[in-house]
Amino acid sequence: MKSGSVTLRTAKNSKMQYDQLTDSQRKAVFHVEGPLLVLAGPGSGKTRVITCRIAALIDSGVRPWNICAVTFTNKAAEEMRQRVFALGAAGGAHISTFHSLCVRILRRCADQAEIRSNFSIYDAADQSRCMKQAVKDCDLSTSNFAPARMLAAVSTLKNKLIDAASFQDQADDFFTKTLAKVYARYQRILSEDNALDFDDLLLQTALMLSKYPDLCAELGDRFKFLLIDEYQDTNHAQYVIAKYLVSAHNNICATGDPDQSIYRWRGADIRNILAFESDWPDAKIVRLEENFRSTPDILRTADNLIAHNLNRKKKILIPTKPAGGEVKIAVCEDEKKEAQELVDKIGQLIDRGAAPNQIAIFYRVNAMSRVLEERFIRSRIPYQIVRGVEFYNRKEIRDVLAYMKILVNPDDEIALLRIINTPARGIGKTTIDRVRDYASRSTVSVFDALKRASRIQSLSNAPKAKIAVFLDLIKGMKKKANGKVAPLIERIFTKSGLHEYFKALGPEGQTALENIDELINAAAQYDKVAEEPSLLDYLQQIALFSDVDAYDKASGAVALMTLHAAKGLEFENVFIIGAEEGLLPHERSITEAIEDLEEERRLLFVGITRAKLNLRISYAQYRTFRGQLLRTIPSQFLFELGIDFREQPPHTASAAYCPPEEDQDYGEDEYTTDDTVPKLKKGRLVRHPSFGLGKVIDFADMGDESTVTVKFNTGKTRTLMIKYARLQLL
DNA sequence: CATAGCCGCCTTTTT
DNA sequence: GGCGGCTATG
Repeated sequence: MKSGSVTLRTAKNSKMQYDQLTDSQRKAVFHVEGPLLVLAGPGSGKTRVITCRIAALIDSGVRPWNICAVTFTNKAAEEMRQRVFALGAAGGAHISTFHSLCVRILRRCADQAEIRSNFSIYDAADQSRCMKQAVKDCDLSTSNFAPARMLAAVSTLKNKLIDAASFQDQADDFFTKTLAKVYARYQRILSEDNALDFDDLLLQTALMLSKYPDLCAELGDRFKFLLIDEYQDTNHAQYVIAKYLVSAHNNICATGDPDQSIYRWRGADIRNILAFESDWPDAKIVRLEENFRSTPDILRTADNLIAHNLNRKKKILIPTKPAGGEVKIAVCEDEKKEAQELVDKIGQLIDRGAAPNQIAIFYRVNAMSRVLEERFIRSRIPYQIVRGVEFYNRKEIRDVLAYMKILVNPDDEIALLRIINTPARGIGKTTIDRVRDYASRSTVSVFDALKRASRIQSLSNAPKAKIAVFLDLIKGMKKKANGKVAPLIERIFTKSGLHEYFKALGPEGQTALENIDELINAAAQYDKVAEEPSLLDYLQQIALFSDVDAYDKASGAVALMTLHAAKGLEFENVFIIGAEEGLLPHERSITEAIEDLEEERRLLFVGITRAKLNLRISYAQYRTFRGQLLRTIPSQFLFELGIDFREQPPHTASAAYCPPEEDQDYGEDEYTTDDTVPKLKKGRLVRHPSFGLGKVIDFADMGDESTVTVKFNTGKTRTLMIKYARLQLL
């Protein structure tokens, strides 16, 4: 293969794509040998460059099998897969998130190392339980050593590839020495549970690659080309992994934009991208500075803002779009008015023909979505909240998943303790404490201790019998735990008694039942798509799935999300709310380190540059914070945009403060109640609290038992009992 | 052993 | 304002 030239052999549509590339994009796509850095501003067609590059590599004869592309979110990976496929390039290239790649690597080489391949992946909630335990085990108070703080510290260390032992060696003052102890204890708990946390996935992978040169060579042979998207957000561990992966051939292609680095707080090291040239001395750098997304006004605003960052390489954004649209700063009285104005504005936009999925609202913290949602519910506007913790954090989902985890990894103590008495089966706290006590004294896992329950003297006969029943239950589930996942979930749900339990709750349990259905549906999808569906693989994938991945452009709804989640997306109309000191920049970022403030500025920069045509940034003069109404101060960033927003009415700083009027009474919610089951005609528009907007396609009149079939905007169709469904008529 | 109710605390952001 | 943990009660 010659550098700089690629023979196009296949795929007419990919040829067409190539023809549309600009000169600099072309350079990035067709540079073949050696390290390549694509420094790209927002809206420069970066994703397109990567996908075209993958296609070009394949066109030039590289086997897809030998290509590995890592992205930031599963959603981005999925999108890239589809795009590459659409270009006519055959599947087979490995496209995933960094973390997924690490799971694959760890699972494959686990047996030769300290890790067993059936490890659990502990999420944030699991982690904090472990950390609490660790702090307690070290005889420390959880108020002086807040688990959250300890976790953050440990995470930082792991991202720098400092393990517990080496940190212990270098700890010198009281705090670091204590932290070292807690870190070691925390790690011990994880390893006893045969579990890894998110950071471990990276740390362990890096460790393996350094320990086993053979593994390194094997992977270098498999992945002859490595592409990393959003390189500015990689942390040290990821950098080291990348270095190992390409050590044999140096075929690394990284793309990124230092101005869009917004993950410093979780270890992202901007030096990675700044030092690319010195890390790979023969690196070729391609800059993409043309912006195909936004109007000149929007770009100027973004430019003005980001120019205030001192730690930065200057870069220009060259607009290619004609002038148009509007950039505005709006003042509102309080967060409720802000939300109402927003909903009104969006309603007008839609009336004038704007597509709802071309409208997005960004905010700094997830909590801010609440007020918005209240207003959206009362409007006729379809919306979707892309939130940090939704589906997989629900109780019922976590319960079912915990059963599944136990089947795969019985040592997973968090999962075990979650389900041992869920639903209630008479194994109470005292019993559990006694078993745990036995387990730690005889250094076996809690699950093994349960198996030996008959030998535990502190237990009387009744609990022993109940434990035996529980063990039988798990044993029974294990029998058919191979192959497809969806049927397994169904079986577990019934056998565990959870189904019965939620059914007995009546209307209360209805949503839980629906959520489980949803889980089964999703698992069925997995069964279809996965090469080799297995419970282990499913669980490990699920653990890495986040809700940003759930954002669905095609749903035709207005998108509500955090500024972080907005990365990589674009919309005709963007609304950014809560531009206030303490919120944006967030109070936690106002530290001695100027880097923290600059990251907040970049965050707003990312938000602004998502807009293609119209941008409206708003702030409220009063905002409710932890239940209290507080006066706010406009964000310092607002003064950096080059817009004279002070002149806009009706802001009068001297006006005496009158508390905003109480919430207008919108009347009782129009939810149907048990005694008034309405007759729903076909074609009627309804809204469901969790499924959103939909149209009635069928109605079965059975009086109190009437059901209705609704086709929702999400594309799903469901049949619901009217008396439970809490449908709102529109 | 299960449940209800109360108290106290709060790192936003995510893989 | 909300969740988790603790306590009192049945």
